[in-house]
Amino acid sequence: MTLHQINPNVSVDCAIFSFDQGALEVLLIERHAGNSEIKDDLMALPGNLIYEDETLDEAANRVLSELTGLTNIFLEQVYTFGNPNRISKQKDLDWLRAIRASPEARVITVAYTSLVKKENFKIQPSSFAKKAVWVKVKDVPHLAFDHNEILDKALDYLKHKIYLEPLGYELLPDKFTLAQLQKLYEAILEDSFDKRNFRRKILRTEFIVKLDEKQQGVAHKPAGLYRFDKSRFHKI
Amino acid sequence: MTLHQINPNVSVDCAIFSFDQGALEVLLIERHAGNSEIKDDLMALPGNLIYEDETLDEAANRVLSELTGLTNIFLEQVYTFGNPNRISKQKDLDWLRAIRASPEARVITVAYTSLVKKENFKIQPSSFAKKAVWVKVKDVPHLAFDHNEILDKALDYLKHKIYLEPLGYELLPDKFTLAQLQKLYEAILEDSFDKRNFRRKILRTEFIVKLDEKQQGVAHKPAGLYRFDKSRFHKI
DNA sequence: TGGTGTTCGTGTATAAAATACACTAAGTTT
DNA sequence: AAACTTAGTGTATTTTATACACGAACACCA
Repeated sequence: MTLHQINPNVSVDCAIFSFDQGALEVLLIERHAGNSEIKDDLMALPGNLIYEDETLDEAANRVLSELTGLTNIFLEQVYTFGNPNRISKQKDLDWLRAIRASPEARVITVAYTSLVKKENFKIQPSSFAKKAVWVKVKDVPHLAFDHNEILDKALDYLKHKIYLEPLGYELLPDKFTLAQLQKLYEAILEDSFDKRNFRRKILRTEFIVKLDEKQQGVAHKPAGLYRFDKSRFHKI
Repeated sequence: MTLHQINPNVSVDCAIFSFDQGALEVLLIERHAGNSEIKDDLMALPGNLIYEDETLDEAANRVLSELTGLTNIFLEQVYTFGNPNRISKQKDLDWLRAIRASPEARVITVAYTSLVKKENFKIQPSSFAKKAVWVKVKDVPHLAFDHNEILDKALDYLKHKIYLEPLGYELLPDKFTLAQLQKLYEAILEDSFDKRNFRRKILRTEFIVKLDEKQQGVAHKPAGLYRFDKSRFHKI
Protein backbone atom coordinates (compact mmCIF):
# COMPACT_ATOMS: atom_id res chain seq x y z
CA MET A 1 0.00 0.00 0.00
CA THR A 2 1.44 3.32 -1.08
CA LEU A 3 1.18 6.48 0.92
CA HIS A 4 -0.93 9.22 -0.52
CA GLN A 5 -0.81 12.87 0.24
CA ILE A 6 -4.16 14.33 1.17
CA ASN A 7 -5.45 17.55 -0.34
CA PRO A 8 -6.98 19.34 2.65
CA ASN A 9 -9.11 21.65 0.52
CA VAL A 10 -11.08 19.36 -1.75
CA SER A 11 -13.45 16.53 -0.96
CA VAL A 12 -15.94 14.39 -2.83
CA ASP A 13 -19.41 13.31 -1.68
CA CYS A 14 -21.50 10.56 -3.23
CA ALA A 15 -25.26 10.34 -3.48
CA ILE A 16 -25.95 6.71 -4.39
CA PHE A 17 -29.52 5.83 -5.21
CA SER A 18 -31.36 2.57 -5.22
CA PHE A 19 -34.98 1.58 -5.72
CA ASP A 20 -36.90 -0.78 -3.49
CA GLN A 21 -40.58 -1.45 -2.97
CA GLY A 22 -41.65 1.47 -5.05
CA ALA A 23 -39.50 3.99 -3.25
CA LEU A 24 -36.22 5.69 -4.04
CA GLU A 25 -33.48 5.22 -1.47
CA VAL A 26 -30.13 6.84 -0.84
CA LEU A 27 -27.06 5.41 0.82
CA LEU A 28 -26.05 7.19 4.03
CA ILE A 29 -23.36 6.58 6.60
CA GLU A 30 -23.42 7.05 10.31
CA ARG A 31 -20.08 8.65 10.86
CA HIS A 32 -18.00 8.06 13.91
CA ALA A 33 -14.70 9.47 15.05
CA GLY A 34 -12.49 6.49 15.65
CA ASN A 35 -11.93 5.96 19.37
CA SER A 36 -12.89 9.45 20.38
CA GLU A 37 -15.72 10.30 22.66
CA ILE A 38 -17.60 12.43 20.16
CA LYS A 39 -21.23 11.61 20.25
CA ASP A 40 -22.50 12.28 16.82
CA ASP A 41 -25.92 11.30 15.66
CA LEU A 42 -25.83 12.97 12.27
CA MET A 43 -25.92 10.85 9.17
CA ALA A 44 -24.05 11.91 6.06
CA LEU A 45 -23.45 11.11 2.44
CA PRO A 46 -20.31 9.05 2.02
CA GLY A 47 -17.50 11.51 1.32
CA ASN A 48 -13.96 12.47 2.19
CA LEU A 49 -10.90 14.46 1.15
CA ILE A 50 -9.18 13.61 -2.11
CA TYR A 51 -5.59 12.51 -2.61
CA GLU A 52 -3.20 14.72 -4.52
CA ASP A 53 -2.45 12.06 -7.10
CA GLU A 54 -5.92 10.96 -8.14
CA THR A 55 -8.57 12.47 -10.39
CA LEU A 56 -11.86 13.57 -8.90
CA ASP A 57 -13.60 10.58 -10.45
CA GLU A 58 -11.05 8.24 -8.93
CA ALA A 59 -11.41 9.94 -5.57
CA ALA A 60 -15.17 9.49 -5.64
CA ASN A 61 -14.79 5.79 -6.34
CA ARG A 62 -12.15 5.26 -3.71
CA VAL A 63 -14.00 7.15 -1.01
CA LEU A 64 -17.26 5.38 -1.75
CA SER A 65 -15.50 2.06 -1.64
CA GLU A 66 -13.70 2.84 1.61
CA LEU A 67 -16.81 3.99 3.39
CA THR A 68 -19.39 1.55 2.12
CA GLY A 69 -17.66 -1.31 0.35
CA LEU A 70 -19.30 -0.46 -2.99
CA THR A 71 -16.83 -0.82 -5.84
CA ASN A 72 -16.84 -0.34 -9.58
CA ILE A 73 -19.73 2.05 -9.55
CA PHE A 74 -20.16 4.39 -12.50
CA LEU A 75 -20.23 7.76 -10.78
CA GLU A 76 -21.19 11.01 -12.46
CA GLN A 77 -20.32 14.49 -11.33
CA VAL A 78 -23.26 16.62 -10.29
CA TYR A 79 -22.14 19.93 -8.85
CA THR A 80 -19.45 21.53 -6.73
CA PHE A 81 -20.24 23.19 -3.43
CA GLY A 82 -17.85 25.83 -2.21
CA ASN A 83 -19.50 28.13 0.25
CA PRO A 84 -16.85 29.00 2.88
CA ASN A 85 -19.54 28.56 5.52
CA ARG A 86 -20.73 25.18 4.42
CA ILE A 87 -19.12 23.74 7.52
CA SER A 88 -20.54 25.74 10.39
CA LYS A 89 -22.66 23.46 12.56
CA GLN A 90 -21.04 22.78 15.91
CA LYS A 91 -21.44 19.03 15.49
CA ASP A 92 -19.61 19.15 12.16
CA LEU A 93 -16.77 21.22 13.59
CA ASP A 94 -16.38 18.87 16.56
CA TRP A 95 -16.33 15.89 14.31
CA LEU A 96 -13.73 17.35 11.96
CA ARG A 97 -11.51 18.22 14.90
CA ALA A 98 -11.64 14.61 15.95
CA ILE A 99 -10.66 13.11 12.63
CA ARG A 100 -8.82 15.60 10.44
CA ALA A 101 -5.29 16.88 10.33
CA SER A 102 -6.46 20.37 9.28
CA PRO A 103 -9.93 20.52 10.75
CA GLU A 104 -10.30 24.25 10.10
CA ALA A 105 -9.41 24.13 6.42
CA ARG A 106 -11.91 25.47 3.96
CA VAL A 107 -13.20 22.53 1.98
CA ILE A 108 -14.77 22.57 -1.46
CA THR A 109 -16.70 19.43 -2.22
CA VAL A 110 -17.48 17.86 -5.55
CA ALA A 111 -20.73 15.89 -5.55
CA TYR A 112 -21.10 12.64 -7.47
CA THR A 113 -24.08 10.41 -8.02
CA SER A 114 -24.89 6.93 -9.21
CA LEU A 115 -27.69 4.39 -9.39
CA VAL A 116 -27.31 0.81 -8.22
CA LYS A 117 -29.35 -2.31 -7.71
CA LYS A 118 -28.83 -2.73 -4.05
CA GLU A 119 -29.17 -6.48 -4.12
CA ASN A 120 -25.99 -6.64 -6.21
CA PHE A 121 -23.85 -5.07 -3.52
CA LYS A 122 -22.95 -6.03 -0.03
CA ILE A 123 -22.54 -2.94 2.10
CA GLN A 124 -19.38 -3.13 4.17
CA PRO A 125 -18.72 0.04 6.08
CA SER A 126 -15.19 0.71 7.14
CA SER A 127 -12.98 3.69 7.98
CA PHE A 128 -14.98 6.29 9.89
CA ALA A 129 -18.36 5.05 8.74
CA LYS A 130 -19.92 3.33 11.71
CA LYS A 131 -22.43 1.82 9.37
CA ALA A 132 -23.89 2.45 5.96
CA VAL A 133 -27.63 2.20 5.45
CA TRP A 134 -30.20 2.63 2.72
CA VAL A 135 -32.70 5.32 3.67
CA LYS A 136 -35.85 6.17 1.76
CA VAL A 137 -35.38 9.57 0.17
CA LYS A 138 -38.68 10.65 1.68
CA ASP A 139 -37.38 9.79 5.15
CA VAL A 140 -33.94 11.36 4.98
CA PRO A 141 -33.26 13.25 8.21
CA HIS A 142 -31.28 16.40 8.74
CA LEU A 143 -27.78 15.51 7.55
CA ALA A 144 -24.23 16.59 8.34
CA PHE A 145 -22.66 19.61 6.64
CA ASP A 146 -24.65 20.78 3.62
CA HIS A 147 -25.49 17.23 2.60
CA ASN A 148 -29.23 17.84 2.37
CA GLU A 149 -28.54 20.47 -0.25
CA ILE A 150 -26.20 18.11 -2.09
CA LEU A 151 -28.83 15.39 -2.03
CA ASP A 152 -31.41 17.77 -3.49
CA LYS A 153 -29.07 18.69 -6.29
CA ALA A 154 -28.42 15.03 -7.05
CA LEU A 155 -32.16 14.38 -7.18
CA ASP A 156 -32.60 17.23 -9.63
CA TYR A 157 -29.84 15.71 -11.71
CA LEU A 158 -31.67 12.39 -11.69
CA LYS A 159 -34.95 13.94 -12.79
CA HIS A 160 -33.19 15.56 -15.63
CA LYS A 161 -31.28 12.47 -16.61
CA ILE A 162 -34.29 10.22 -16.83
CA TYR A 163 -35.46 12.32 -19.76
CA LEU A 164 -32.29 11.50 -21.62
CA GLU A 165 -31.93 7.81 -20.94
CA PRO A 166 -33.97 5.03 -19.42
CA LEU A 167 -32.51 4.74 -15.95
CA GLY A 168 -34.36 1.60 -15.02
CA TYR A 169 -31.48 -0.42 -16.32
CA GLU A 170 -29.44 0.65 -13.35
CA LEU A 171 -32.13 0.43 -10.73
CA LEU A 172 -34.39 -2.51 -11.46
CA PRO A 173 -33.68 -6.22 -11.28
CA ASP A 174 -32.84 -7.91 -14.55
CA LYS A 175 -36.41 -9.06 -14.97
CA PHE A 176 -39.10 -6.62 -14.01
CA THR A 177 -42.72 -5.77 -14.64
CA LEU A 178 -43.94 -2.64 -16.35
CA ALA A 179 -45.71 -1.66 -13.14
CA GLN A 180 -42.34 -1.64 -11.37
CA LEU A 181 -40.85 0.46 -14.11
CA GLN A 182 -43.72 2.89 -13.94
CA LYS A 183 -43.34 3.21 -10.18
CA LEU A 184 -39.68 3.98 -10.67
CA TYR A 185 -40.47 6.80 -13.07
CA GLU A 186 -43.13 8.07 -10.73
CA ALA A 187 -40.76 8.01 -7.77
CA ILE A 188 -37.99 9.86 -9.56
CA LEU A 189 -40.20 12.41 -11.25
CA GLU A 190 -42.56 12.78 -8.29
CA ASP A 191 -45.52 12.50 -10.61
CA SER A 192 -47.99 9.83 -11.68
CA PHE A 193 -48.96 8.58 -15.09
CA ASP A 194 -51.74 6.81 -16.89
CA LYS A 195 -50.93 3.13 -17.15
CA ARG A 196 -51.90 2.69 -20.79
CA ASN A 197 -50.09 5.76 -21.98
CA PHE A 198 -46.99 4.91 -19.97
CA ARG A 199 -46.85 1.40 -21.41
CA ARG A 200 -47.34 2.62 -24.95
CA LYS A 201 -44.67 5.23 -24.59
CA ILE A 202 -42.09 3.03 -22.95
CA LEU A 203 -42.57 0.14 -25.34
CA ARG A 204 -42.21 2.45 -28.29
CA THR A 205 -38.51 2.77 -27.38
CA GLU A 206 -37.84 -0.89 -28.28
CA PHE A 207 -35.29 -0.78 -25.53
CA ILE A 208 -37.50 -2.86 -23.28
CA VAL A 209 -38.26 -6.34 -24.46
CA LYS A 210 -40.88 -8.76 -23.29
CA LEU A 211 -39.83 -12.14 -21.91
CA ASP A 212 -41.87 -15.30 -22.17
CA GLU A 213 -42.20 -15.42 -18.42
CA LYS A 214 -44.56 -14.28 -15.72
CA GLN A 215 -44.48 -13.12 -12.16
CA GLN A 216 -44.78 -15.95 -9.64
CA GLY A 217 -46.63 -16.24 -6.37
CA VAL A 218 -48.73 -13.12 -6.41
CA ALA A 219 -52.37 -13.20 -5.34
CA HIS A 220 -53.67 -11.76 -8.56
CA LYS A 221 -53.14 -11.98 -12.28
CA PRO A 222 -49.38 -12.29 -12.74
CA ALA A 223 -47.66 -9.59 -14.74
CA GLY A 224 -45.43 -10.33 -17.69
CA LEU A 225 -41.72 -9.83 -17.17
CA TYR A 226 -39.50 -7.61 -19.26
CA ARG A 227 -35.83 -6.86 -19.50
CA PHE A 228 -33.69 -4.03 -20.87
CA ASP A 229 -31.85 -4.62 -24.09
CA LYS A 230 -28.96 -2.20 -23.94
CA SER A 231 -28.01 -2.91 -27.52
CA ARG A 232 -31.25 -1.38 -28.72
CA PHE A 233 -30.66 1.82 -26.85
CA HIS A 234 -30.31 5.03 -28.76
CA LYS A 235 -30.39 8.50 -27.22
CA ILE A 236 -33.85 9.95 -27.07
CA MET B 1 -8.65 47.19 0.15
CA THR B 2 -8.59 44.16 2.39
CA LEU B 3 -6.07 41.39 2.10
CA HIS B 4 -7.34 38.02 1.05
CA GLN B 5 -5.77 34.68 1.54
CA ILE B 6 -5.47 32.65 -1.62
CA ASN B 7 -6.46 29.01 -1.79
CA PRO B 8 -3.67 27.45 -3.85
CA ASN B 9 -5.71 24.39 -4.79
CA VAL B 10 -8.90 25.73 -6.30
CA SER B 11 -9.46 28.02 -9.24
CA VAL B 12 -12.39 29.17 -11.35
CA ASP B 13 -12.50 29.61 -15.12
CA CYS B 14 -15.16 31.47 -17.05
CA ALA B 15 -16.47 30.76 -20.53
CA ILE B 16 -18.36 33.91 -21.50
CA PHE B 17 -20.31 33.77 -24.73
CA SER B 18 -21.60 36.46 -26.99
CA PHE B 19 -23.28 36.48 -30.37
CA ASP B 20 -22.29 38.67 -33.28
CA GLN B 21 -22.98 38.55 -36.98
CA GLY B 22 -24.51 35.14 -36.81
CA ALA B 23 -21.63 33.55 -34.94
CA LEU B 24 -21.08 32.55 -31.37
CA GLU B 25 -18.04 34.10 -29.70
CA VAL B 26 -16.15 33.43 -26.51
CA LEU B 27 -14.10 35.81 -24.39
CA LEU B 28 -10.42 34.89 -24.17
CA ILE B 29 -7.43 36.55 -22.56
CA GLU B 30 -3.87 36.73 -23.70
CA ARG B 31 -2.10 36.06 -20.47
CA HIS B 32 1.20 37.61 -19.58
CA ALA B 33 3.50 37.24 -16.63
CA GLY B 34 3.98 40.72 -15.27
CA ASN B 35 7.46 42.02 -16.04
CA SER B 36 8.93 38.64 -16.63
CA GLU B 37 10.51 37.53 -19.85
CA ILE B 38 8.13 34.65 -20.44
CA LYS B 39 7.06 34.62 -24.01
CA ASP B 40 3.65 33.08 -24.00
CA ASP B 41 1.43 32.99 -26.99
CA LEU B 42 -1.31 30.84 -25.55
CA MET B 43 -4.72 32.32 -25.03
CA ALA B 44 -6.87 31.20 -22.12
CA LEU B 45 -10.28 31.46 -20.57
CA PRO B 46 -10.30 34.11 -17.86
CA GLY B 47 -9.62 32.30 -14.60
CA ASN B 48 -7.61 32.34 -11.41
CA LEU B 49 -7.28 30.96 -7.88
CA ILE B 50 -10.06 31.61 -5.40
CA TYR B 51 -9.82 33.42 -2.08
CA GLU B 52 -10.42 31.54 1.13
CA ASP B 53 -13.26 33.81 2.19
CA GLU B 54 -15.43 33.88 -0.91
CA THR B 55 -17.90 31.45 -2.43
CA LEU B 56 -17.15 29.86 -5.77
CA ASP B 57 -19.77 32.05 -7.42
CA GLU B 58 -18.19 35.15 -5.92
CA ALA B 59 -14.76 34.02 -7.02
CA ALA B 60 -15.95 33.56 -10.58
CA ASN B 61 -17.38 37.06 -10.64
CA ARG B 62 -14.33 38.64 -9.09
CA VAL B 63 -11.87 36.86 -11.35
CA LEU B 64 -13.85 37.68 -14.45
CA SER B 65 -14.06 41.29 -13.42
CA GLU B 66 -10.34 41.53 -12.61
CA LEU B 67 -9.26 40.00 -15.89
CA THR B 68 -11.73 41.52 -18.31
CA GLY B 69 -13.59 44.34 -16.62
CA LEU B 70 -16.93 42.59 -16.96
CA THR B 71 -19.02 43.01 -13.82
CA ASN B 72 -22.40 41.89 -12.58
CA ILE B 73 -22.59 38.93 -14.86
CA PHE B 74 -24.91 36.08 -13.95
CA LEU B 75 -22.55 33.14 -13.98
CA GLU B 76 -23.60 29.52 -13.79
CA GLN B 77 -21.48 26.60 -12.75
CA VAL B 78 -20.81 24.04 -15.46
CA TYR B 79 -18.39 21.38 -14.28
CA THR B 80 -15.31 20.84 -12.17
CA PHE B 81 -12.06 19.64 -13.66
CA GLY B 82 -9.64 17.89 -11.37
CA ASN B 83 -7.26 15.73 -13.29
CA PRO B 84 -3.90 15.94 -11.48
CA ASN B 85 -2.25 16.19 -14.90
CA ARG B 86 -4.40 18.97 -16.24
CA ILE B 87 -1.40 21.26 -15.97
CA SER B 88 1.34 19.53 -17.86
CA LYS B 89 2.27 21.59 -20.90
CA GLN B 90 5.68 23.19 -20.57
CA LYS B 91 4.31 26.61 -21.44
CA ASP B 92 1.74 26.35 -18.68
CA LEU B 93 4.32 25.29 -16.13
CA ASP B 94 6.64 28.14 -17.08
CA TRP B 95 3.85 30.61 -16.84
CA LEU B 96 2.71 29.41 -13.42
CA ARG B 97 6.27 29.60 -12.12
CA ALA B 98 6.38 33.21 -13.18
CA ILE B 99 3.17 34.29 -11.48
CA ARG B 100 2.20 31.95 -8.67
CA ALA B 101 3.39 31.53 -5.12
CA SER B 102 2.89 27.74 -5.28
CA PRO B 103 3.35 27.04 -8.97
CA GLU B 104 3.52 23.27 -8.46
CA ALA B 105 0.29 22.96 -6.50
CA ARG B 106 -2.35 20.66 -7.83
CA VAL B 107 -5.24 22.83 -8.92
CA ILE B 108 -8.88 21.83 -9.29
CA THR B 109 -10.84 24.27 -11.39
CA VAL B 110 -14.54 25.02 -11.34
CA ALA B 111 -15.88 26.15 -14.71
CA TYR B 112 -18.52 28.84 -15.01
CA THR B 113 -20.37 30.18 -17.99
CA SER B 114 -22.53 33.11 -18.95
CA LEU B 115 -24.06 34.86 -21.94
CA VAL B 116 -23.70 38.55 -22.56
CA LYS B 117 -24.55 41.16 -25.15
CA LYS B 118 -21.09 42.32 -25.91
CA GLU B 119 -22.14 45.82 -26.83
CA ASN B 120 -23.24 46.37 -23.23
CA PHE B 121 -19.77 45.83 -21.83
CA LYS B 122 -16.49 47.55 -22.25
CA ILE B 123 -13.65 45.07 -22.01
CA GLN B 124 -10.89 46.36 -19.76
CA PRO B 125 -8.20 43.81 -19.18
CA SER B 126 -6.07 44.18 -16.11
CA SER B 127 -3.97 42.00 -13.80
CA PHE B 128 -2.15 39.37 -15.83
CA ALA B 129 -4.45 39.57 -18.82
CA LYS B 130 -2.51 41.35 -21.51
CA LYS B 131 -5.71 41.80 -23.38
CA ALA B 132 -9.14 40.27 -23.58
CA VAL B 133 -10.70 39.55 -26.94
CA TRP B 134 -13.84 38.05 -28.40
CA VAL B 135 -13.00 35.07 -30.58
CA LYS B 136 -15.44 33.20 -32.75
CA VAL B 137 -15.97 29.77 -31.25
CA LYS B 138 -15.20 28.23 -34.63
CA ASP B 139 -11.83 29.99 -34.65
CA VAL B 140 -10.68 29.24 -31.12
CA PRO B 141 -7.04 28.13 -31.18
CA HIS B 142 -5.26 25.66 -28.96
CA LEU B 143 -5.65 27.12 -25.46
CA ALA B 144 -3.70 27.07 -22.21
CA PHE B 145 -4.15 24.24 -19.69
CA ASP B 146 -7.24 22.14 -20.40
CA HIS B 147 -9.23 25.16 -21.49
CA ASN B 148 -10.32 23.67 -24.81
CA GLU B 149 -11.95 20.86 -22.88
CA ILE B 150 -13.58 23.35 -20.52
CA LEU B 151 -14.89 25.35 -23.45
CA ASP B 152 -16.38 22.21 -24.99
CA LYS B 153 -18.16 21.39 -21.77
CA ALA B 154 -19.55 24.92 -21.56
CA LEU B 155 -20.83 24.64 -25.12
CA ASP B 156 -22.56 21.38 -24.26
CA TYR B 157 -24.11 23.10 -21.30
CA LEU B 158 -25.39 25.86 -23.59
CA LYS B 159 -26.92 23.39 -26.00
CA HIS B 160 -28.72 21.76 -23.21
CA LYS B 161 -29.85 24.99 -21.63
CA ILE B 162 -31.40 26.40 -24.77
CA TYR B 163 -33.95 23.60 -24.58
CA LEU B 164 -35.03 24.80 -21.17
CA GLU B 165 -35.19 28.51 -21.67
CA PRO B 166 -35.00 30.94 -24.57
CA LEU B 167 -31.45 32.18 -24.32
CA GLY B 168 -31.83 34.94 -26.85
CA TYR B 169 -32.75 37.28 -24.07
CA GLU B 170 -29.16 37.28 -22.94
CA LEU B 171 -27.51 37.34 -26.31
CA LEU B 172 -29.53 39.47 -28.69
CA PRO B 173 -30.08 43.22 -28.71
CA ASP B 174 -33.33 44.43 -27.17
CA LYS B 175 -34.96 44.58 -30.57
CA PHE B 176 -34.18 41.79 -32.96
CA THR B 177 -35.53 40.03 -36.01
CA LEU B 178 -36.67 36.43 -36.08
CA ALA B 179 -33.92 35.68 -38.57
CA GLN B 180 -31.36 36.77 -35.98
CA LEU B 181 -33.00 34.62 -33.37
CA GLN B 182 -33.00 31.66 -35.71
CA LYS B 183 -29.33 32.14 -36.49
CA LEU B 184 -28.62 32.18 -32.78
CA TYR B 185 -30.37 28.86 -32.30
CA GLU B 186 -28.59 27.44 -35.29
CA ALA B 187 -25.21 28.62 -34.01
CA ILE B 188 -25.70 27.16 -30.57
CA LEU B 189 -27.23 23.89 -31.67
CA GLU B 190 -25.01 23.52 -34.72
CA ASP B 191 -28.02 22.68 -36.81
CA SER B 192 -30.32 24.45 -39.24
CA PHE B 193 -34.07 24.79 -39.28
CA ASP B 194 -36.92 25.48 -41.63
CA LYS B 195 -37.85 29.14 -41.39
CA ARG B 196 -41.60 28.68 -41.24
CA ASN B 197 -41.47 25.93 -38.68
CA PHE B 198 -39.00 27.84 -36.56
CA ARG B 199 -41.19 30.94 -36.53
CA ARG B 200 -44.31 29.02 -35.68
CA LYS B 201 -42.61 27.22 -32.84
CA ILE B 202 -40.92 30.23 -31.35
CA LEU B 203 -43.99 32.44 -31.54
CA ARG B 204 -46.08 29.77 -29.86
CA THR B 205 -44.20 30.54 -26.64
CA GLU B 206 -45.75 34.03 -26.35
CA PHE B 207 -42.46 35.01 -24.81
CA ILE B 208 -41.45 36.86 -27.93
CA VAL B 209 -43.63 39.81 -28.87
CA LYS B 210 -43.84 41.70 -32.10
CA LEU B 211 -43.12 45.42 -32.12
CA ASP B 212 -44.71 47.90 -34.48
CA GLU B 213 -41.33 48.62 -35.97
CA LYS B 214 -39.15 47.47 -38.81
CA GLN B 215 -35.53 47.06 -39.65
CA GLN B 216 -33.97 50.17 -41.21
CA GLY B 217 -31.48 50.60 -43.98
CA VAL B 218 -31.32 47.12 -45.39
CA ALA B 219 -31.29 46.59 -49.12
CA HIS B 220 -34.27 44.26 -49.12
CA LYS B 221 -37.65 43.89 -47.54
CA PRO B 222 -37.15 45.00 -43.94
CA ALA B 223 -37.87 42.47 -41.23
CA GLY B 224 -40.25 43.16 -38.36
CA LEU B 225 -38.63 43.66 -34.98
CA TYR B 226 -39.44 41.67 -31.85
CA ARG B 227 -38.49 41.79 -28.22
CA PHE B 228 -38.50 39.35 -25.32
CA ASP B 229 -41.17 39.75 -22.69
CA LYS B 230 -39.67 38.16 -19.63
CA SER B 231 -42.94 38.41 -17.74
CA ARG B 232 -44.54 35.98 -20.14
CA PHE B 233 -41.87 33.42 -19.63
CA HIS B 234 -42.76 30.09 -18.14
CA LYS B 235 -40.49 27.07 -18.10
CA ILE B 236 -40.93 24.88 -21.13
C1' DT C 1 -38.59 54.99 -63.35
C1' DG C 2 -38.48 50.50 -64.09
C1' DG C 3 -35.92 46.35 -63.43
C1' DT C 4 -32.96 43.52 -60.49
C1' DG C 5 -31.42 41.61 -56.29
C1' DT C 6 -32.29 40.18 -51.76
C1' DT C 7 -34.53 38.85 -47.68
C1' DC C 8 -39.22 38.79 -45.54
C1' DG C 9 -43.37 36.57 -44.43
C1' DT C 10 -46.80 33.23 -44.87
C1' DG C 11 -50.26 28.22 -45.17
C1' DT C 12 -51.34 23.53 -45.76
C1' DA C 13 -51.07 18.68 -45.69
C1' DT C 14 -49.21 14.68 -43.30
C1' DA C 15 -47.18 12.09 -39.68
C1' DA C 16 -46.02 11.44 -34.96
C1' DA C 17 -46.77 12.05 -30.20
C1' DA C 18 -49.56 13.26 -26.11
C1' DT C 19 -53.62 12.87 -23.55
C1' DA C 20 -58.00 11.22 -21.68
C1' DC C 21 -60.63 7.50 -20.53
C1' DA C 22 -63.06 2.01 -18.68
C1' DC C 23 -63.60 -2.66 -18.97
C1' DT C 24 -62.36 -7.72 -19.24
C1' DA C 25 -58.78 -11.29 -18.00
C1' DA C 26 -56.08 -14.14 -14.98
C1' DG C 27 -54.68 -15.54 -11.25
C1' DT C 28 -55.14 -16.25 -5.57
C1' DT C 29 -57.79 -16.50 -1.40
C1' DT C 30 -61.70 -17.79 1.30
C1' DA D 1 -67.79 -20.79 -6.75
C1' DA D 2 -67.60 -16.18 -5.36
C1' DA D 3 -64.66 -12.34 -4.09
C1' DC D 4 -60.55 -9.91 -4.55
C1' DT D 5 -56.69 -7.83 -6.78
C1' DT D 6 -53.70 -6.37 -10.32
C1' DA D 7 -52.78 -7.06 -15.49
C1' DG D 8 -53.57 -5.85 -19.94
C1' DT D 9 -55.67 -3.55 -23.75
C1' DG D 10 -58.00 0.36 -27.80
C1' DT D 11 -59.90 4.50 -29.53
C1' DA D 12 -60.87 9.24 -30.21
C1' DT D 13 -59.00 13.90 -29.83
C1' DT D 14 -55.61 17.35 -29.47
C1' DT D 15 -51.10 18.93 -29.95
C1' DT D 16 -46.72 19.02 -32.01
C1' DA D 17 -43.32 18.04 -35.75
C1' DT D 18 -42.04 18.02 -40.40
C1' DA D 19 -41.89 19.01 -45.29
C1' DC D 20 -42.41 22.24 -48.70
C1' DA D 21 -42.76 27.24 -52.51
C1' DC D 22 -44.01 31.71 -53.77
C1' DG D 23 -45.55 36.63 -53.69
C1' DA D 24 -44.26 41.08 -51.08
C1' DA D 25 -41.32 44.90 -49.73
C1' DC D 26 -37.54 47.46 -49.84
C1' DA D 27 -32.77 49.40 -51.80
C1' DC D 28 -29.97 49.91 -55.56
C1' DC D 29 -28.62 50.73 -60.14
C1' DA D 30 -28.98 51.59 -64.95
